[in-house]
Amino acid sequence: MEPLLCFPDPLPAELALALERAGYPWKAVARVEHADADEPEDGWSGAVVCATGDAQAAFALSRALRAREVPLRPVLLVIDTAHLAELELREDHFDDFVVLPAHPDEIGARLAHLFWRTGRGLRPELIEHGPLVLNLETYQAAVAGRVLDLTYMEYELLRFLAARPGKVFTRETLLSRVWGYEYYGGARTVDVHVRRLRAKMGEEHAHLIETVRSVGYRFGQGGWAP
Amino acid sequence: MEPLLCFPDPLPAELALALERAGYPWKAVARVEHADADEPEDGWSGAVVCATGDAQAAFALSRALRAREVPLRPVLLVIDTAHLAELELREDHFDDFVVLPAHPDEIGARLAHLFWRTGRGLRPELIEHGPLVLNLETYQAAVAGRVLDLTYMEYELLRFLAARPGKVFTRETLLSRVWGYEYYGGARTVDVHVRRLRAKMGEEHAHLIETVRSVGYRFGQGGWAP
DNA sequence: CGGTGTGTAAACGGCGTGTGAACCCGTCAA
DNA sequence: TTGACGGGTTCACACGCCGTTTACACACCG
Repeated sequence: MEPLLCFPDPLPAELALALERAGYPWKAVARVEHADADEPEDGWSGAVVCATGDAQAAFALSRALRAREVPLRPVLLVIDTAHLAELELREDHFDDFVVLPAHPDEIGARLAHLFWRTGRGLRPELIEHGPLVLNLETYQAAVAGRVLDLTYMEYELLRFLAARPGKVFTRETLLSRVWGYEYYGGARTVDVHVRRLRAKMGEEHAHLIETVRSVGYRFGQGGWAP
Repeated sequence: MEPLLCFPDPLPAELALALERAGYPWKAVARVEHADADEPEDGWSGAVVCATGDAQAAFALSRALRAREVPLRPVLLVIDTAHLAELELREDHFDDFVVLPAHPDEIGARLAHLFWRTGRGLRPELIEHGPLVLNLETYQAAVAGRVLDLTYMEYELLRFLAARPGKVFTRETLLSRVWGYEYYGGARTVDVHVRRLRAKMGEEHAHLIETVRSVGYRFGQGGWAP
């Protein structure tokens, strides 16, 4: 079995112990960039990302793993209770999570369940809303059957919005969750990317992304969600 | 939202608290057979099966739920560390599990992640009073099922009033709390916005915002049962 | 060096918003 | 009964915010 990608290096003893005990091979990386550099020839079998230390880096890593051409699965996020709220709006960056402190066997059980699930291919790889279809595997988007030639950031933005149809997001939220850094000057950046997306979707589907004046943007005219 | 099927009855206090806190409606059943008998017309939205008591019955229930013609999803299994090993070979009977004791928010986070995975999204945050429904996520308002096209300030004002039904607010208070600045000239501003709101709600629902002469405005009538 | 992807600056335009004034209506005193 | 008065409602209009749009600068990669 290929090793699990683990972060950070050194791995907290509690985690290392649990992995040994469950019998999973693993390899810890100290920095986000090493996830690619240290990757074995046959790839990682999955990832265990621990956010109890540098949460910022951990979230960045899990996001990067899912932004790959073929997203890495499964990703198990390790957090403490203080970070429970951070999970919101990051649902697509991990497949399961575990809250420390935890019984070593719990981590083993979660990994077992994850591998069982991914083996069955239970994961939905499509996001479909109205005429829009996003293929999470191939990184492609299509509207009314026509494939869109989206750039990286355009795809990321569209995927984020379409994964939560109806919900309104401020530019600040989009900047921090899609771009991944804190608000840092240009809120106009979001506007321009929305405009480019609308242009590529075509006149007749531009309304799929709606403007909520003085607030932000949302995907889909929220046909009333009760 | 349809209630979650919960087992057993009564539910452990720790679980009941977590469900309330996360805002999920739920209904506990005492025996396995009741899962069918007590099922609401629109079905269960999922299940939370607790195995800390009668583990035998709990596992039987989760298996029965998945053996249905249309298997019930998601199923969240609640266990203690003693039952971790029992999960093996039961992988297909549940979608996720939680080990007690756990932080109440962990249970909420797991449910949120499960509902996101199964494509139903989170339950929207709603303010509901009589015929009026405010969706805080989509920035939408509806009266008697009809969606209102409100502007930003109209929505903010209505949300402020509807969040505290029955309570009367002076124009000065509204200006400072909704608009955010100190009283600074125009109290007429509030009147005009109230009028626009009443107009958009329609003749038959205009009374939802009441005028309290010489004082201010309030949402809903004072004679309301809290 | 050309091409593409991405972020920033600036001009434009629509409409949300605040304001003043006219209108309406209940209350109260003469 | 009537006129004055206080306060709420309604209307119309102009200002300015905010999103759109266009153009450009820069980084990255072949």
